[in-house]
Amino acid sequence: MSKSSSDSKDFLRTIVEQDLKSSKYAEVVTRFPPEPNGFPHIGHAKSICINFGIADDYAGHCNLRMDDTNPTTEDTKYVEALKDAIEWLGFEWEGNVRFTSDYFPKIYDYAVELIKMGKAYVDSTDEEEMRELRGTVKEAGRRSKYAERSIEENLDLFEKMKNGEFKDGEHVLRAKIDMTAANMKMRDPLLYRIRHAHHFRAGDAWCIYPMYDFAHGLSDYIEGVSHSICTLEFENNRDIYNWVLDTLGLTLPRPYQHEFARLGINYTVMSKRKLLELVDGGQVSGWDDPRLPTIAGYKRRGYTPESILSFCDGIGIAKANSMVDVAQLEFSIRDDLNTKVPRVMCVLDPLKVTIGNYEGSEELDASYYPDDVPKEGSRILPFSKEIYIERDDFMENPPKDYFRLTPKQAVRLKHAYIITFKEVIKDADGKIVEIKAVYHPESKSGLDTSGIKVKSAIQWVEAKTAKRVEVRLYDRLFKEEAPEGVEDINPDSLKVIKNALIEPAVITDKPDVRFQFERQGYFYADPIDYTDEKPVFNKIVGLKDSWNKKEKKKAKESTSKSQEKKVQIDGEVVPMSEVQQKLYDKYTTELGLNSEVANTLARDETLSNFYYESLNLSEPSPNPVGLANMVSNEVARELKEKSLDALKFNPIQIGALTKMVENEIISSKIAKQVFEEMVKTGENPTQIVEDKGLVQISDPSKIAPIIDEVMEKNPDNVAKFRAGNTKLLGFFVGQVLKATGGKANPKVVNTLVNEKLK
RNA sequence: UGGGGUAUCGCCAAGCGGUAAGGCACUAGUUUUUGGUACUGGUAUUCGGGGGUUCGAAUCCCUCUACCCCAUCCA
Repeated sequence: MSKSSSDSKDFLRTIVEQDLKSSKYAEVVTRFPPEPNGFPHIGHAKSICINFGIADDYAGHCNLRMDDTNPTTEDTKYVEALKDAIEWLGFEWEGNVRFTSDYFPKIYDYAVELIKMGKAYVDSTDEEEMRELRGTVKEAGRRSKYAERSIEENLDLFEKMKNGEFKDGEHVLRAKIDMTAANMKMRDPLLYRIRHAHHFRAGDAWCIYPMYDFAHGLSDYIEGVSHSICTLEFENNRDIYNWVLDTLGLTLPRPYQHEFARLGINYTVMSKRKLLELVDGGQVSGWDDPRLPTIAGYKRRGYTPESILSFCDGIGIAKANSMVDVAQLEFSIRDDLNTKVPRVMCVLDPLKVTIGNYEGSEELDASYYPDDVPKEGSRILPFSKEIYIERDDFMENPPKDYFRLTPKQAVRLKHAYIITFKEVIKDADGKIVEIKAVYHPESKSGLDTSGIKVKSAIQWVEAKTAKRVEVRLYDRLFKEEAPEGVEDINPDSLKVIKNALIEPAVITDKPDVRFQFERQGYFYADPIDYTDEKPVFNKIVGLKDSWNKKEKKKAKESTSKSQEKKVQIDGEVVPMSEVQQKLYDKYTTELGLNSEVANTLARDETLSNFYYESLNLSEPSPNPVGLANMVSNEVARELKEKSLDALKFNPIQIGALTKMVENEIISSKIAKQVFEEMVKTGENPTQIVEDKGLVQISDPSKIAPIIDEVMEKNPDNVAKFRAGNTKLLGFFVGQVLKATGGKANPKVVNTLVNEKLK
């Protein structure tokens, strides 16, 4: 499926692959879990592609689940829109559509279980007080007095909540976690709230509803989901996700949550709120307005599902917040349609041309597809002395790189004859109303013997047979790259042309619903407003237009962008405490450490203790500088993740490791390898070196032949190096090291390679 | 008492100590009865900044900076 030529995988697929390989899960199960409270947009499409795509790639399956835990915002019409979107994109969900509301009984039972474990309580403080007690990001919160309620009381209250004995907001069920947690989400999060509201599916069966954080993980678990993929803003929620499952003792195979960056596209908005604003405010015609980034909008505009899929495939998946250029989307649809749709001729802004020397009429046979599109099909093109061409395709005083019709320049009528200008006719205001021209009979398309060279072939329609059509030209909805709201709307995002002229075959033969109007762009017969009497076409996307681009560039040539470099400001460093300063001084003066290493060590008590022990207990004692480097780099890394007593190696072993490097028994590269082994097993470095035979090779006579071999295998790079590409030195050293399993002394290799390549 | 993320070309994005992938955009040329397509080239001495470790750093360590997310009884 994934046709991307590189073997690089996104980070999610990497995780899935590892989990499958380690048999963490027998099968990958994902889910697409929207809340049915709005129309899906292209951001959802990305999520759909990820969840269904991963399931497909690894022979698993993907569920569609409506996360319907909030009865006041959700509706079944959104459920239908969501289902439509997925089907349109060509994916199939496993089994029936799932609903979180189907799991309400189970989720309720889990809540009761938590209460029985003393891990949840009914809180009766009002909203305002609760907010106050929660604290702020910089201050710890305090627990409500109701947290002291007995299990029995909680059980009783919770049941009464369920039975509808309380009003909205009177009580909530909360998890008992930690009101002082640095992660705000963990300060006794709400599990259930009372809501006497009609649920679009569950009806009035419930008056308490579980919160997202409680319902989501459990629903995933109930469905046997393995990888719960969501967007970045839920990173903080991952702790609760895990807390719920862990606390309830729900073990593997249980789902784990992974987050990716949501999609942003420039010149549009993606948030439900802003989209709703546009629809409600009448800025657009509805959820399916072709200018909207909704799936319904793209569908109405004429985008193909394939193009959306290839777009999603092209943008990749990562964790960096990003804003994709619309040009990327436009490329996807052009690229898709180019090989698919028939080319026809349509004139948007007609200018009459009368061909003085042509009499009668004829029918030309014209292929729908250019030579480079391997498709068959043609239509009849009527021709006579009266035709229309695009107003843009004639210029009285053209710039010198203008290729179209001018008083001095002939032009070909696509699929027909070459014409030459005779006369221009203007009205009282000086506006051109007609061109008089002559044609060259021997220049007929395909049978041209005229020998006339023209620079371009333009589209045209025959006056009597052309059909009048409405064409809707869409441009970006916003004029700002990162629009805030309605104030940034592009006033010219929709241009309606009522009287465009199109060749008759398009209307009578209907060879397709999507067309390329030659030299203009891709268009789509509007699925709703189109009738045979009044055909309507939507512009999907324009063709790339290097002429137009050139003109525009000329127009704003002096718009010089001041490419200012970002100036980095160095912030203030926290000053050292007295003890740290003393340590620092000792390190730099007595032991001769450089300031950076001394700084790292002095500021970290655990690290400096480790260093101290290693320096004093190791026998024979290693060079303090080398040891400090080892500790402040390698050991520091391990200590970032683990606590001191979780480390498998001890200071004395590190001393021994350093000593080996000092004595040149092993290279520093090998030392890293040995260190890694020590991290895993806690074995002595000398033992590891002995077991694996890692003693370094420094004998030039042993290394030289390997270098020769490498040079022989890479003649290109040898040449490049000799031509001055000195950074290839690293390449050669790397290759030699690889050949020796890393054992060659890199210093020796370096000098040898340098000599040989000179 | 703050915490969690992120930073590689104009825009996406690979890369996980040994030659800075790829796509879009841009650009030059070839082909062309679409100023389209296709094809061939050109586009990062450098990876947010500064230090350090190393023979060798986008990758390891320290530090600074910028941006995003979190204090809904929303999801």
